[in-house]
Amino acid sequence: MAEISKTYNPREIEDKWYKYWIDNQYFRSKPNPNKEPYTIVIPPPNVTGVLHMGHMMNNTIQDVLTRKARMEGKEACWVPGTDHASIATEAKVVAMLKDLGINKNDLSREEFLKYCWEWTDKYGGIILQQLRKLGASCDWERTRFTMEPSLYDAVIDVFVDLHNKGDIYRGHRMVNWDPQAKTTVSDEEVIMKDVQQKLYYIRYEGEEGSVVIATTRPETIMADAAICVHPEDERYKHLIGKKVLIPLINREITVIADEYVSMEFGTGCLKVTPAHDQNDYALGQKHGLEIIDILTDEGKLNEKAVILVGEDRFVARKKIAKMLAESGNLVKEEDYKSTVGTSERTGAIIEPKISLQWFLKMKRLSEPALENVMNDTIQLIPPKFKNTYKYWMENVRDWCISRQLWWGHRIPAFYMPDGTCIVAKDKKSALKIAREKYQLYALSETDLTQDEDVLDTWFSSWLWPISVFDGFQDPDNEDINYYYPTNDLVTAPEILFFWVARMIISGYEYKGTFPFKNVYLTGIVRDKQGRKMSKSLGNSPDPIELIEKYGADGVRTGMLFSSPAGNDLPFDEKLCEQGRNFSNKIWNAFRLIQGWEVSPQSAIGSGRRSAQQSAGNKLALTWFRSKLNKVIAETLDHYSKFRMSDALMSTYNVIWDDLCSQYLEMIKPAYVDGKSLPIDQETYNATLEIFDELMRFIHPWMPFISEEIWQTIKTRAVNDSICIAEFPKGGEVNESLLADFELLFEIVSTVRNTRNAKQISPKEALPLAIKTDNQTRYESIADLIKKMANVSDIQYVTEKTNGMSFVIKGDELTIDLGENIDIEEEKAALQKDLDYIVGFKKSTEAKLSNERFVQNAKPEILEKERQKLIDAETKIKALEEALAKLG
RNA sequence: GGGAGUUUAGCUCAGCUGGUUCAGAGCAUCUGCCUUACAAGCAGAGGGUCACUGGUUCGAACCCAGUAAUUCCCACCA
Repeated sequence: MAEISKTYNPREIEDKWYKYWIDNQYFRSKPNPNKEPYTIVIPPPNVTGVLHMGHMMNNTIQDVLTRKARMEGKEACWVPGTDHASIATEAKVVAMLKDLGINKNDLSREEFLKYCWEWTDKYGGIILQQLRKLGASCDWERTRFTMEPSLYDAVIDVFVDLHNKGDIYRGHRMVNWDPQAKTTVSDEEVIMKDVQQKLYYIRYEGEEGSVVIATTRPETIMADAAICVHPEDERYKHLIGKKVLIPLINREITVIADEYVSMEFGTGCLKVTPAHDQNDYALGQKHGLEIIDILTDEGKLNEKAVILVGEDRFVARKKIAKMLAESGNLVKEEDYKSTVGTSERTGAIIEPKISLQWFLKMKRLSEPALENVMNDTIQLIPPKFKNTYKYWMENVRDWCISRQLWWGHRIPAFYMPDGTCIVAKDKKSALKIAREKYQLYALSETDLTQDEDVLDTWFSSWLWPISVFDGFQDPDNEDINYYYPTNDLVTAPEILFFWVARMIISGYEYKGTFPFKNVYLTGIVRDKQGRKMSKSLGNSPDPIELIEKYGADGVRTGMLFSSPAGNDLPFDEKLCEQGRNFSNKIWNAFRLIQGWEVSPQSAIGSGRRSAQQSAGNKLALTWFRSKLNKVIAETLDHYSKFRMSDALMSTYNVIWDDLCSQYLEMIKPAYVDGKSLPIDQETYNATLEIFDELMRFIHPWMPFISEEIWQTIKTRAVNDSICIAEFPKGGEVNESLLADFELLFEIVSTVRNTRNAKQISPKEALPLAIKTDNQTRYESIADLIKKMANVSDIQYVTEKTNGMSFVIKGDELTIDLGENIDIEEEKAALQKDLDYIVGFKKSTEAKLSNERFVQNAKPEILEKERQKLIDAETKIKALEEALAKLG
């Protein structure tokens, strides 16, 4: 046996085993009718992204689930891939070009896309490489990308299909316009910020009387289409239907009435500016008002503003205020706190802007998606998310699927010279339609222009569980039939609506069934101050550095020690340290076993006497077997309920506490004359078997160290791996033996405690006397008591002997401390015990003498209480005797 | 403004049908140990009015109502 390092050294082995796994294709999956499929599709990270702590947690969970399923004999398939992430990637490319002095607007679409692809080729897949460091057991040959041809075509086909079904339409909508980036941004990329603003009170004169309105945006008065008051508002009833003049430009507008207006706020009069406010737009629609857009794409006033043309919106605001003051229309200014939307990318204040967009009708599509989550066909874990899901799905609005970007799936809509729109998968098909449907045979491809916009990123990722198996392009292929529906999805709750719900929708629409059975929602990884980890805050550790420092296994376990589903994880490097320490513990436990000299089992003719397995070793072995089986059952239960941290913790505890602290100490050969005695072959073999099983048990969490040790335990078949070894199933549990050992541990810890309190060295063996009616019970564990507690001798007595006494389970145990005895102290300790148990007995008696308790409580509870009383009485008797003996 | 969740040890969380062997775990802290696998360790210990107030019940961390703190989601009254 070669010298093994005293500490576990992950760096040396991780790359080695990962390569071994890949070379042997353990993660490769193909449809196998003889096996049950287990499938996970990865939430595709941004193609140009780098691994952050959220990915680490998320993907570790996926890997644990996948590895366990694989070991359970399922056909495990974890499909990796990346998302083109149109806005994020385009923003990065634009920024990169800017650094090179290139303006996106100076480029043609084709030129720009070329840069995007270059960028994707350069950075794409870094994140997938990083996942390998983590040990992710993805089937890398199945890696997909949302912009690759097959997936691109799927998106286009789905668009055309939904359009043909009448679910996709074009319509006006107020979008979030970023005047700096000159693009629309989605709602989720708008960050609301509290700002201190001014509320301007402005008087609009009219022949029948004037009104005063309150606004934070005086620069938009030139876009006003009406003044609105509440129909019941006595102050203004007489003005309804009358005209007033917009100050400065003297354009006439009408006073209208709508219940939307609150009488309490401001003056009770609202200026209606349909082009520049979401609610005003809705009001305008309702009342048929004119839409006057006075802003340019840069956020400057245009000709329609009549005055201050060319001024920036915020400059204009100040100037208008001043002009209004001069004209006498400004009644007053007030400080006012409100919120404004800002662009996540540029920080610019978002301008609501009317534009023509593509929409997907959601009502019909979302019905099965709502129903099947509510009836648990698809389970959300934790289930508390059902509430928010329900609310969202019941109030679902049509999905605006167009984006004013270039990087993405270009909308397959083609316009004829007269502006008529034809939706078709490509220009050729569009032309065919133009010719056949519109009889425009003279038309050629060059007469058709394609829509400039691309589709929302989610419009491709919502197809992911189907498209990764080519379920659109080849709907009846072997993969989709075998792997779909998938089993588990692991993702963040923030994208429950954007992504998860929509995948469920597309699943029912295109496959007629759910895309996955369980949705495990992770929390957010936060820093110690509770802040979300983000690049801009710089508070996120680099996962790869963590792996180098603590080992992949250490980081994996560290992240999952305490992160129940749906709960945020306040990350602390200490957790990784704990994970690393655990690796080390396992490593050293194995080193201990490796270091033992084994006595030959059969030494006939050798002249040497072979060591027999001692009764103590045999018993220890039987106990651990039972204990492990029990823990396996509990752990499997945790897994089945997706209590991942609990599953990890019970695995951690059985290794650290039951194996290392108890079992190994029990069977550890004695040390004589500076040399460890050999261990018997039988115990040695059985211990290696146990280790083998424990490595399989921990493998989903700690793939590297478990493989390393598993391979060292014995010579394995060529190309064998723990990855495909059997996950422990558990077995019989001998409860009475477990109870005996509980007694053993209690005695051992009592003796150790006493030693500690009396400052007696653990090396000094102490004699123990036991007064009991059940001597045989103690005899079976006597050897182990001696070894674990360093007891020199055990005597069974009928009268208390000299020494420190304790009552455990009604029996009296006395440790002979020789000179160290302090009668008063001992009496005090016994008295304390007695007081407690007497109080306990009293409360139990009170309960049992309560008629209503006896009548109402379940029989087993009643029985339990009666047993408690009997136990308490036994213990009291023993304690009293012990005390009496001391005088 | 609407909705949902959370509140248990210093920290992060369990506590699954209400039943004092149920007030727990891990980490942290403290005490004693370089004991012949591991100081990245060993043996121990301390620490909680289960947010607060009421109610239901023989019995409440658990069920109900209210209050407070806090988080998230949705909407965003000019």
